[in-house]
Amino acid sequence: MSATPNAVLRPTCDPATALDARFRAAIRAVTGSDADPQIRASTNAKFGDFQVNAAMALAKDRGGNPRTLAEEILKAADLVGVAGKCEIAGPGFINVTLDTEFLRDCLDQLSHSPTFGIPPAMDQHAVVIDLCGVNVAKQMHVGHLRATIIGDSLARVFERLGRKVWRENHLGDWGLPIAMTLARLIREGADFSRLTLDDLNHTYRSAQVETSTADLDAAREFHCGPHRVAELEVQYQPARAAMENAKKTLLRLQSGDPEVVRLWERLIEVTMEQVYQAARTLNVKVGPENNRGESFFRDRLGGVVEAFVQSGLAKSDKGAMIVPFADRERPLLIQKSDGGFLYATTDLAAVRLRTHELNGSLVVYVVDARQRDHFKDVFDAARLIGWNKTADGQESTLVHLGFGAVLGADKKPLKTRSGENFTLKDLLDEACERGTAEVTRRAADPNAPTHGMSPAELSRIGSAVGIAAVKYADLSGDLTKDYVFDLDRMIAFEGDTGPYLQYAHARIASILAKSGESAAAIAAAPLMLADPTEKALALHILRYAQMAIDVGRTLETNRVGAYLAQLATLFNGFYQACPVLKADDATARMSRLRLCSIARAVLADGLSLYGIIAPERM
RNA sequence: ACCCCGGUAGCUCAGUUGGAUAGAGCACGCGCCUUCUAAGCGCGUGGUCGGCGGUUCGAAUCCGCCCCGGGGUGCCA
Repeated sequence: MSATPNAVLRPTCDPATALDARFRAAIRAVTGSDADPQIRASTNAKFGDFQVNAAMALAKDRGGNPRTLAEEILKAADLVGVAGKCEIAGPGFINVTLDTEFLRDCLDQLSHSPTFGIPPAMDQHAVVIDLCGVNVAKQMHVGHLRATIIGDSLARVFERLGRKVWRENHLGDWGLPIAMTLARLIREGADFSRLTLDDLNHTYRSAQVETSTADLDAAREFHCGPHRVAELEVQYQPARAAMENAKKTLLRLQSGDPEVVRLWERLIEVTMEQVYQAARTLNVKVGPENNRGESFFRDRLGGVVEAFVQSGLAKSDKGAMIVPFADRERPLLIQKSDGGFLYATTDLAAVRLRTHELNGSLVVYVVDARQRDHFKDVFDAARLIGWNKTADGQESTLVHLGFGAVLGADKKPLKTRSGENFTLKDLLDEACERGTAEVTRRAADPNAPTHGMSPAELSRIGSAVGIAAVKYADLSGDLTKDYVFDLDRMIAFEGDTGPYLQYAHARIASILAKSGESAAAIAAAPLMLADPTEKALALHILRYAQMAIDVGRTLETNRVGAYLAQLATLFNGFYQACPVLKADDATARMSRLRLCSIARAVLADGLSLYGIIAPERM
């Protein structure tokens, strides 16, 4: 495959693709330059279906009247079989109304495309997505919700775009904190076969507290009198002992002591069970096969430092090893003065694996926005040493997708470190319960499609609805911004929510089921698109591929939500205006059924990009 | 002190990378279920796009200076 460097991925059956080609040729004929025609969907139906915006900018560059230039471009454009009426408007817009026949052909093509018009990926390299990022022996909190569902959603988008995707769960499964927890459990004689995550979580925090010498360190830092320091030394004797013990345990773990390693593995097992459980509930593709945590890289850390030293990029400073940068004061610390490694060292080893070994030309880190500086440093260091290259030497793009915090009603972060009252599990349980309650309540209506379903079925649908509410609220906003977690708003099932989209989907599915027509018969029916609402729906459906491509380019998952909300709204408009099952004649009925079928497929596929399940009935 | 990210309707947020009259949802007011699911649809009220200046045919969007909020800044991750 020989993709030119500036080649642009274009949807195969989007009318905009054809218009782009035709107007690009026209512009070349008139001006001699290969300029972007700036094809845009019209903002208003009275301006036609599309507008060409290039004339204004071109006229500015060349000097001359933009309206005159627009006339020339339009005259030079070969629009046979593509556009009908075209008009020059305003300062130099070219308003284009699509040829109805052409619009039908485009939709027909899309309906037969397994990818909804998304062309095969030009880049054969992998996309690597760092997601979830749980810590061993710690409860998952709402921050992990974002890292998990955003990462999974992006992974799904890239899979839809035909890319090879690696979901990497970079577990915090190594180092002193884990050893501290392990040491304390061993000392307490804990029964490892019966450990729960709650046990681990408590032990983790107790271990943190019992080894803390914060007051003593502070006393030294602020140069308190020797008397005070000595006093604190005595007071912190137990803390020092506990820390000594933890360090010994760490050493045993690092040297591969079979007994300690076995217990450590048990710790991971207990921790990960919650992750897999949460993943199942969230409909997120994260499992054991995605685990590649800090411990995986432990044997590579020495090599990382060595590579930086040998290439002259690292130097010793105050006993530590640092990588300085030309444009800023702050260096990247890759080895502590005591010889230990840091998370930057692990991240550098991971970058190298992800580009060189996993062959990622795009590596996305879905991690809390507060770590922005950290990743800037790591990425710059990786570029300095040339680790931002795939196996075959193509440059890799390293991106930190820093998402905002999830806030409580008080606008303060929902934290669990000390609060312990808002775990991810609590959140998911509540969402599923609320969803099930809503679905069950509506099922009581004898006319409801869900009437008479078993509690298990209602619970399955209700959970899907509750989870959709939470996921849609998260993914449909600007990822970089903080947001207030308000389950009442998310699960309101009215307006711009996940359940609204599911409801639209269920209604379409219901029509199709009641029609009694076979899928094959529907797929073969000729499309009419006579009503304005049908045409508007068709035009929007045809933009699906471009939307997916744009999400791949910008990593802005909110574009999916905006697209789907618009799709659902347009469908509801069509549903309101056009009877399907009771259409005036058989041709119209079949045409509308086919439009329903296409809309349903696109809506379901779009929801799948969020990992949202679209029930047939609700 | 420096760096980063935000500031758009009463509330929660969009805004297709500089395009036509800044859009949704909630809330509020009115209308629509003997008719394919009313978790829906239509109409209405609601704006100094944080402020001031600049760039140009055209700015919420780009540039500069301020104001406010949040986050980060060498041996934790």
